Amino acid sequence: MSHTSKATERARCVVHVDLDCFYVQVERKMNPELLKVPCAVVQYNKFQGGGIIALSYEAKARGVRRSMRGNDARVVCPDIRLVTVPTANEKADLTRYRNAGSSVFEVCARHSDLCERTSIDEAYLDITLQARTLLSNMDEFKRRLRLSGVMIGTESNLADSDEFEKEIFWKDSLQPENNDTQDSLLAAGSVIVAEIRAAVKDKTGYTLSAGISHNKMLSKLVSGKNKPNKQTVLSSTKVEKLLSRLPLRDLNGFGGKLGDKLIDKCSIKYVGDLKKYSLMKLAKMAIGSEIVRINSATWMSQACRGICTETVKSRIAAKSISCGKTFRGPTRLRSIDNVKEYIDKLSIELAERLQNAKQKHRQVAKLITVSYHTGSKTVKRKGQEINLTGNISKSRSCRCPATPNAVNISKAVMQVLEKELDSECIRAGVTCLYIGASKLENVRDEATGIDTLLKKVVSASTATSESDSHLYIQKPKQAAKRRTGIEQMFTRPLTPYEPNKKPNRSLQAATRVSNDGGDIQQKEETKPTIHNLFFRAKSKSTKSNSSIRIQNQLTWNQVDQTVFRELPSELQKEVMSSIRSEMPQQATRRKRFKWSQKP
DNA sequence: ACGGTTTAAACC
DNA sequence: TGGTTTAAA
Ligand SMILES: Nc1ccn([C@H]2C[C@H](O)[C@@H](COP(=O)(O)OP(=O)(O)OP(=O)(O)O)O2)c(=O)n1
Ligand SMILES: [Mg+2]
Repeated sequence: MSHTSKATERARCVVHVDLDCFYVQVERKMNPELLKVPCAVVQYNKFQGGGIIALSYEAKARGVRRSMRGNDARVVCPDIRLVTVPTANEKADLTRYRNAGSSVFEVCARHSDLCERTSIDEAYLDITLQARTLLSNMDEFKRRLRLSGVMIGTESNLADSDEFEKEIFWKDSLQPENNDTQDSLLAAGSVIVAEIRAAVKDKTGYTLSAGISHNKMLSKLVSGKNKPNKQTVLSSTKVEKLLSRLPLRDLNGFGGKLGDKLIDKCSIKYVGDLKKYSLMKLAKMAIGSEIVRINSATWMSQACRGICTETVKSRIAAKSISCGKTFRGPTRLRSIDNVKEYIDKLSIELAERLQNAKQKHRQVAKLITVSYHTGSKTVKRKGQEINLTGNISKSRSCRCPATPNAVNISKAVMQVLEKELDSECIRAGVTCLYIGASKLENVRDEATGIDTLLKKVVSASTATSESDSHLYIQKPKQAAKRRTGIEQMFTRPLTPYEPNKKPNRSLQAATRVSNDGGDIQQKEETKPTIHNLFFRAKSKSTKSNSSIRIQNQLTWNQVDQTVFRELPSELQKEVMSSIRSEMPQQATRRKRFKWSQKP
């Protein structure tokens, strides 16, 4: 890497992964009869065959679409198989799909430095360091390139795409031999992504598609271009041309009212057209002339040039948990008792999912929110009448009970609801009910938490003190020897890369001024690492007298393997990164961490 | 009466 | 802040 430009050195490899017809795949795994035949997942099949929320590619080819009624799908595709979403507490229950998604992203997280789940079936990965590392060893790169089946500098894996995509996304854009190009990073990334996809298929049975580029926006833009079960790379050299003919609505964030307004008020057709507006103009449009939301002119200004600086975070667990149900027409709820009946049901589901969040992610909710729609017609205030026909939505929140079981949640919710609901609800009826838990905080919990699980670790390091005296915080050594397997995963290549490092205070202030809200301010929530949790607890009993010395440093042999294996991969990484001195021995943990290679 | 259930974030 | 709206899967 001696002739590289600054831009090339800084380039990231960011991946967007998206499961193919996801709910359908989940159902097919449970019932292989459904493989290779047109099928769809519906919820509530009582009315017109239910509403389709996911469909197989066979069904899509026959003209079936999402949001169609099951009965309508049968008109265009008489042999379609319809599977109904499970029901619990008199509502659709998506648990099986959530869990299936989690299993996939657990695998992704194990195989990438950063994995940020953004929906039930999508995530971003940052594999910059892994790609750099692979690129630093050409023999290794070539070997894995062959195994992965990724084609470089040809169009053969674009058999299904049209001319436009061929030209834009591939052609001769990847030339790994030329190190002074961002394309080589993407070439290496493509190999790694192929390996990750193979690992996901191997461990879960699911196929996914992926987009590989230098930022979130671009990888997301192309992840679906060759679905299903294909990955697509977008070279920086193709971005300008691509955006110049990309319909504005097709870019993430412009698919709604914002896009519509830009299109008909500013006669903008393509993303690239936005470039003709100065940042100042965009700001004025955003604020002054009714172009609502996304105040961030900066964001638009950068997006239309293919720039997106938002980093990939490390998070698989959801930040909030909610559930709800709609009650149409005659079924709308018309009494407090009727509302309570369903709040009770929703509370059962919410309580279960909160329990799960606590066990799996150490998350505890601080806030409960209840919201509802009402068909209220007359709202008069100061002589003005508002909203004659439309549904009004309201929401109220309250503190989450310390023991968030179904009974307590329901109690808390009804308490805030009773205050205001009754007159309105009887008059017009409640057409939707939702409850949710948010402000999920990470906590340590004796009964279910990590402390108990890591018992062996605690006892082992409590027993030692003298024998561990050689353990200090150290800068990771520049590896003189070649690292393999798990070691390689944690090796930091030469060019520093810390995308989520938070700037110090003064720098932060400066950034805020110039940044203008376009990219996300992450107030990192002082996330307690396993390391911190453990040693914070220790330091209360054992007063530390040295600030640089790490007491009771973990070593691999002190970690209970059976416990470790059950930890979410995020936590596995925390444990691993707190282990400096001793790396695991060959056989066992190699299995969990190594690059998945086709057998 | 008929696209429902969910998550995340910006906005005020 | 809490409450509302937008955008997305
Ligand atoms: N309006 C929507 C969109 C999606 N989903 C659910 C069902 C999908 O299976 C899953 C993932 O959404 P995608 O948009 O990724 O669609 P699919 O995964 O089904 O198909 P694709 O192969 O296009 O990704 O989320 C939903 O319930 N309601
Ligand atoms: Mg999908």
